[in-house]
Amino acid sequence: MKPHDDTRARLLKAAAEVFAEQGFEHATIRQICSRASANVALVNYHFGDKLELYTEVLRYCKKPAEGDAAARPWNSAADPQEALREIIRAMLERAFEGGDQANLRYRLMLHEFVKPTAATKRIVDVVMRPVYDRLRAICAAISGLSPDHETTRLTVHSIMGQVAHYAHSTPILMALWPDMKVTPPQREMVARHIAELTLAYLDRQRVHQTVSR
Amino acid sequence: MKPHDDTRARLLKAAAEVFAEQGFEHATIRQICSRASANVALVNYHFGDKLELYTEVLRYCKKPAEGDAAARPWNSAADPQEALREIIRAMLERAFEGGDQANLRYRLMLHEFVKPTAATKRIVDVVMRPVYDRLRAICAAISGLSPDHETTRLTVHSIMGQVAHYAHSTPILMALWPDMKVTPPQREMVARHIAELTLAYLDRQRVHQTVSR
DNA sequence: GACAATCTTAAACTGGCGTTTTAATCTACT
DNA sequence: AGTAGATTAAAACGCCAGTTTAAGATTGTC
Repeated sequence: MKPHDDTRARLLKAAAEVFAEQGFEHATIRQICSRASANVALVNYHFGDKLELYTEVLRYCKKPAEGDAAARPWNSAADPQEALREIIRAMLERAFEGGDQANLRYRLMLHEFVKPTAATKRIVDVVMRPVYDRLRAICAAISGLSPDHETTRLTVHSIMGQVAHYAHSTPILMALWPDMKVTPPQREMVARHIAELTLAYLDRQRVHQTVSR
Repeated sequence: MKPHDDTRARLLKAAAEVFAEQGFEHATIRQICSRASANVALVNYHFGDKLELYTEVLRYCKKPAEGDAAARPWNSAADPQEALREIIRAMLERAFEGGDQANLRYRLMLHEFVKPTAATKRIVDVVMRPVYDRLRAICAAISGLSPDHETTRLTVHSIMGQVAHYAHSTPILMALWPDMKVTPPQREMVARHIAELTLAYLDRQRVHQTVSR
């Protein structure tokens, strides 16, 4: 095994984890290198600088996206309501479960919501837009409106906003609501809530449409 | 005029603005002092350290809260639907319009959502809980559920999450949706959207309730 | 007007960050 | 085996943050 590739791979893996946990600017090169058991100078040797490491992590995390249920264009034959429930459940799962690369990529996105970096455009194109488009297709199928309709877009942004909020405001959430926990069953409950909230609106949208046309 | 009070007041005002714009950790003491035309050492002389300045800013911004429409306990005689629309509109207004102290306080809260500080508990108690409780009262009045009901709480968290999201994810929002602007009329539209989304759910809640009881 | 307490200032200190340098080590090829 | 090139390691650099220091200016009081 070439030591080059080995170190490079270890750095990428560590960087993906640390970036996902802390976000780009809060993550430190020393922290990444320490987790990769590598010298601080190596990220500059292998990647140039911190930002290039970050974009490389994006490429590194890109591959498993093909099998990514949340990003695959939606099969319009399926039940859209159930699809919406499922994708929201998957989004929340990803936001909390720190496992594989697809989840890490997802959490990079959540950090970008809050503090855009120089690689934001790339993140938007690579990870956010697929989810955004899929959500729009599903919501449009439920409401009967166009995926490009203002209401559809607003609804999708509301979904993403709620997921992001539950993902990184849990400390405040728990302060306001002591019974709130971040256990998997609670996540299920939150996912169901977001889905039903959205569905109530989309259903009403459909009704209004048939009435007014 | 005692120079002490003058400098102290200038520092507090500048600190409130900078903290509201950048958040606690992104704001720098040098930036605050420069805006207050004061020496860097003065914040330590007058307040001890950065965190104590921050908590003092919270106290400083507390007073105008009495006249704060968004935090005043809700008069149950009013139309709850209209009250919901109005409070959401006010929240979004505050998130963007950087004017008086009440708005600044509100924006401190939005930053805390994203990156909790050592003063988070204080922020929660002073600025978030009043809004939270008022929203719960209004939502409960619409749905017929208890303000303590899980569904009510989830709904309120969803509202706050959406407001927070629209407040600090505008760069990404605009990347995904080029027509999106942050003009006041667009804000109105977003506020109306969030309100109607919520109302659709709460109305359905009320229906389900009467059916199942 | 002098003195003590208060306030202000310029400058330095400390520490963490990203980055660079320089030298040592390892690998592959003749 | 020996050498060129690629890789690693240790240390230092420059920057900017929060904080501290020690001297200077200002104020109120007798």
